[in-house]
Amino acid sequence: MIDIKLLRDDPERVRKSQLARGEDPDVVDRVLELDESRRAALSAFEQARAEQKSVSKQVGALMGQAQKAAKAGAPDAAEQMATAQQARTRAAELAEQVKTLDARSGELAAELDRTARTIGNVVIDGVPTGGEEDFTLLETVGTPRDFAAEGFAPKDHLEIGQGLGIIDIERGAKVAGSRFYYLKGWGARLEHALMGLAQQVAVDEGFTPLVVPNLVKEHTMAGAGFLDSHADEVYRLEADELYLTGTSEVGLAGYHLDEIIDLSEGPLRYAATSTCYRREAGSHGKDTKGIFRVHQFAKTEMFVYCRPEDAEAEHANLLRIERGILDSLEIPYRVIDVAAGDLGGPAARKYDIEGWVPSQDRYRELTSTSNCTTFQARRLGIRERDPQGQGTRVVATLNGTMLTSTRPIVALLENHQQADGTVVVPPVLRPFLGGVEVLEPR
RNA sequence: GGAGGUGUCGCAUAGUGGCCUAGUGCGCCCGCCUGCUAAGCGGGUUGAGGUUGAAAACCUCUCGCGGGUUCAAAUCCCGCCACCUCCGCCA
Repeated sequence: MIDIKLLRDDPERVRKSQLARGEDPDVVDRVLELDESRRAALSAFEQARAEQKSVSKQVGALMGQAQKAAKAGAPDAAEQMATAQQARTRAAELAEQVKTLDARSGELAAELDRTARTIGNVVIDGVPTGGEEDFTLLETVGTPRDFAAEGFAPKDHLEIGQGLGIIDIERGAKVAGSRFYYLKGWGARLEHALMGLAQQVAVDEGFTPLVVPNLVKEHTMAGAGFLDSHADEVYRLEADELYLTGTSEVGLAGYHLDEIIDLSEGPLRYAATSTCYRREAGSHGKDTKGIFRVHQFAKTEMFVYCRPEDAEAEHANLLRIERGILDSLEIPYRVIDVAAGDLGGPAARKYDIEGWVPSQDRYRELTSTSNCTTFQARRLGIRERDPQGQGTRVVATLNGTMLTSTRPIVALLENHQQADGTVVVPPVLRPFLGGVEVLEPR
């Protein structure tokens, strides 16, 4: 949710952001108009309400007096009662007005909210303008292997995985349909090892591990920003009005829902591993081979709550951690600054780390980290006591992928394959795999 | 799944239609007093929004959430949610 005050104070900045995203800048003016109407309607309601309350209070007093007078047989008792009745009639009229004015201001508030929600987060200066192809390449790390020089043609991950007997696509499809799979033996253990490594690094980096709900209410899902433009990516459980989360980011963002948190000791950093569910509705026919793009995978996610002024530093920290992991897995990768048009609604900036996939002869997204500034937290009602002055202010949130299961498995198998079909396990993973150094065909 | 109960300010509690502008205690913050500490005394202490250049001040909303009745709702009615107790079932 965009900050309506920012929109009032500096609409030009929001228009620019909309343009950078390739979205409609005029929505800013519609929001401003709605905001003005809403405030006018609210004022009218509040004024009428104040009067109603004061008249209503008089009614009580006048009725009391009139009754007392009647009891005492005062000569003006009837007159007093008439006055009280008059006030009561007036209060009833006002109550009617208040109801109408309240409804009007409520309608305008709802419409304002609906319209404002279509605006994405204001992108940070420096984020490249444009769509998917317009990213800025920040750095390339490592060198893809020259398989020709080594004298063999690299196989793709599926071929390798099937050779090792660790990936089973056919049975996945039989049981659950396309884009489902079984991991077996070392395959299953690879997933556990990757999540184990991720948890290890998370704890070493000072993140608090959390086990989170993977089914959440609509309010949480919407608050985290997953029902805006990508609503059809999400599995919904109709009978229970719950949503299956596509990332533990949802549970992590919801953790402090509607809370005032204490950031005086520094940012709150959490990490959670979960199974992630994605419909992949918009990607029919894309990446259909193997386990590169699937409906279900494991992921360990980092999540940070911090003060807005610390958000960029935290973002850099998340990127550093993600890079360290891929360094240790010895996968060549590059880091890109994702273009505004390719950002999700809540993100003000996003860095993707793309790992080298030999069979595709290109870099593909392995991990990602987003700075959502105050956008997500505003909608989720997550605030802190204002460090200077009174009241509260909205905090900033960031998230980053520590590791997922499937894509890193693809990258590991392909990058570390040998001519004889075996796969060398990078040293960092060996402790999580019972010390094994090479995966061999059975 | 069945039966019953509870939900009020950070915590505990009072409050069965108008004197609630939600009281009291604890905790916390500021000050006074005081060799030091404690006690005592005085004041402050939910959050959101609006009018305003800002502040001050004022107003509206906020007693789990959403509706309703009423001139008037923490209080009455309806629906929902969460938690607790017991029974049943179950990993």
